[in-house]
Amino acid sequence: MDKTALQILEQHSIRPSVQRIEVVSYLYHNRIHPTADEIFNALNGTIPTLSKTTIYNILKLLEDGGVVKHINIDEKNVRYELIIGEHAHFRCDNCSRIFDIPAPTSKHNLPEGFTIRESDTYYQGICPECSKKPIV
Amino acid sequence: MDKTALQILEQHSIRPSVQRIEVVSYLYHNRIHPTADEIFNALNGTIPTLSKTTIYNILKLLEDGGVVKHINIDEKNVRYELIIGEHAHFRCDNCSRIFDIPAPTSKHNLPEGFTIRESDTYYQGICPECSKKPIV
DNA sequence: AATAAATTTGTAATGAATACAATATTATAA
DNA sequence: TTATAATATTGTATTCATTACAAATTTATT
Ligand SMILES: [Mn+2]
Ligand SMILES: [Mn+2]
Ligand SMILES: [Zn+2]
Ligand SMILES: [Zn+2]
Repeated sequence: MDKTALQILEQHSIRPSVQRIEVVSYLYHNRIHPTADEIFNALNGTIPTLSKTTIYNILKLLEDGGVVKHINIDEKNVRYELIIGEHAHFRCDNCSRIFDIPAPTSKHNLPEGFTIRESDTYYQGICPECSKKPIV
Repeated sequence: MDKTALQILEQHSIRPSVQRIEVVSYLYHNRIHPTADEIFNALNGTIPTLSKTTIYNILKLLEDGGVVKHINIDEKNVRYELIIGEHAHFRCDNCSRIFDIPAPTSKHNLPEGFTIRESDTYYQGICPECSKKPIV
């Protein structure tokens, strides 16, 4: 049982359960911005009775509770991560992995009247590993 | 028939057709970042035989040809726009409209080895109109 | 222990996007 | 022009991520 995951849930007043702890623990230890399906497949081994609906339920609960954030960089699936300090995302055109990148230092040129709640920066290009390999 | 739309297609060496001209024309005159479905519904009146598959086919063709760009700010549907000068996007939490916003002046803090092909900035918050109205 | 509340689970439904084959249109050759 | 090939559109079926919903299970309260 993951003490850190339990603490994260308690800090956000979300009642812990085996499934919730496992989801948070997975996100804490796997900073790969997984899809709901990837989380399900990763946890289905340790929780054989797990349902995919539970994953969706928990992700919604965690998002409403301010524990996770979803990422729309991929048009196929929604991806998730634990909310940590501000940062941007880089998706590699070649290997499709999503990297955490330091946030740009930006001066936003917002017209009069717009109020920002959230600002997301998405990069696409080639990651360091794929730059070295010749693209097949 | 829209002369401008025809020119845009010709400039990108895409053979014109009634359907292609109408799609480009719609995007040119309606800067609302529509979904494939919205485009279909808008054009189905003037082209009664239109198929939704055609809209998807054309949007893919236009994107490959460098005429349009898709936007992932909305997790439900992919949205489209004509490629114009660089700018950011603002999605209103209240009315869900997507606004063009001047691009931020950013200094990107990319680690060694990453090569950017594209960079997108998405804002979320409240638009000027919705700021005035009381939220029901 | 009994009851109520919360959580998980399985199944069915939704809906955007894609696959694919048939039809229609346009271009090229004869 | 007519025949033939290439291209484009259309309709239908399929895929698959996500949601809806009700039954079953687990946990909390009396
Ligand atoms: Mn991240
Ligand atoms: Mn735009
Ligand atoms: Zn890569
Ligand atoms: Zn608004």
